[in-house]
Amino acid sequence: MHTESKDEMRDKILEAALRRFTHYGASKTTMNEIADDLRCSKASLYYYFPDKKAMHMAVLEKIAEAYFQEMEKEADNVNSATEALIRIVDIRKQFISKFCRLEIFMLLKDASDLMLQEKKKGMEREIALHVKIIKAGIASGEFNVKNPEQIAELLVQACAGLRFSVPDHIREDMDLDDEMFELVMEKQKQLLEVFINGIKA
Amino acid sequence: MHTESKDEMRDKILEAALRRFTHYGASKTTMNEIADDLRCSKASLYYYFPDKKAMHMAVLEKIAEAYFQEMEKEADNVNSATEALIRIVDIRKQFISKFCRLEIFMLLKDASDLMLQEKKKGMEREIALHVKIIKAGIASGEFNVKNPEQIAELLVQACAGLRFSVPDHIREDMDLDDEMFELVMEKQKQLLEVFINGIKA
DNA sequence: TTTTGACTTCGTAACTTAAAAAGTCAAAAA
DNA sequence: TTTTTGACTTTTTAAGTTACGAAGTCAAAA
Repeated sequence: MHTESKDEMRDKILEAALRRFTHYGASKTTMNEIADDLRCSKASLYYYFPDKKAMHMAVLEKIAEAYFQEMEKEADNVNSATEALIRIVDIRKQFISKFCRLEIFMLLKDASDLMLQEKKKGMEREIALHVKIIKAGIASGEFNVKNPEQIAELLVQACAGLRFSVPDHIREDMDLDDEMFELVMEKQKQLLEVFINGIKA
Repeated sequence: MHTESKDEMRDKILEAALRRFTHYGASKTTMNEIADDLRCSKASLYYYFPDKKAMHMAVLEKIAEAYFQEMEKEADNVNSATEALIRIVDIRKQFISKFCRLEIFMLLKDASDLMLQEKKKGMEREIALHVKIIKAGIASGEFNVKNPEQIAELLVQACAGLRFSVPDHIREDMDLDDEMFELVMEKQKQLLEVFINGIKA
């Protein structure tokens, strides 16, 4: 396989891996399959990534970057804080439904230290952008909140938690069927509505 | 072992099982250990319960009954709906900290059909009593809510979800350390505060 | 500098098995 | 007749093994 630059090849690999990962999950995807898709050897992959886990992380980071950037675009340009928070839930829904098979939700078993760290960073980034929106809401007189950081964290965690409490059982693979996924997102919206009401000025 | 009645013996067994279960967990407790505690034979236990699972369920039901009755007492006699909801969270905290080792939280693996069904019933009972409180709040003019059923379900599920989203990882055994447990309960209170605000008249 | 085939190492699923725990029952005791 | 029990069988599970597929390495080639 020929590419103009090292970065470009790296990106091609990430794309191929993403395709496989979203279809079959990372653990069911072999390095050989990715290599075959790219018509290159498996050894090549190891020229660009130290190991499979690093590659997996890179895929996740790429997705996460797009996810957060779209959210932050929303947070940076707030007309109505209420509207912004609602948009955030929609963006989240879009992304999760696209990339739920990526094994981001490896919260229980596995969960290397590094991944946990990255997950934490992600949460903090999501909270930070909620803080920004809430502060904008305070500034505009929409909200009345003493501690935006605490409230933002609470909102993010409460929404995330519905992922686990709404289904009546959690499958080993952590997957939700479509119907349950829709229900969870619906609940997130309902919660957000009450929550916004609860912090209104 | 001698007792006055069949029911009394059944209850003695339940007590012994509860002691073992809370200390070591149900799966680490053998029928022989329970029998030895009671100075009776294992076979006797099978005279009162068809199998270990049924016994486990009976223990859980006994605890749950006390749990719900205390909550329902609160729900049946509401002065301030707001206060009642806060009290509910406190009751929940008390019970969970006492009986968290009972393997009630077997949500992922295992999870027999019957247990899932009982869990669902429990959730519904908890929601029902929240509905009662919220309706009382509406009647007294504290709250302004169109669909108390939906709101009650949302509140219960959002609180329950924090159990999973606040810890940065979920251990296989589903246990929380004390510090994390306190944090989760604190978050439940925070959420409740915003939530109550969000449904105020 | 990048790629590769041939290689070694590692992880896991599939068996095996031995011990422990669940569960049964006919007979004894109350 | 109701309750209890020791001796029994069956089932579950933890531990150990193996074999295969996938991860990862490297010297040589492009």
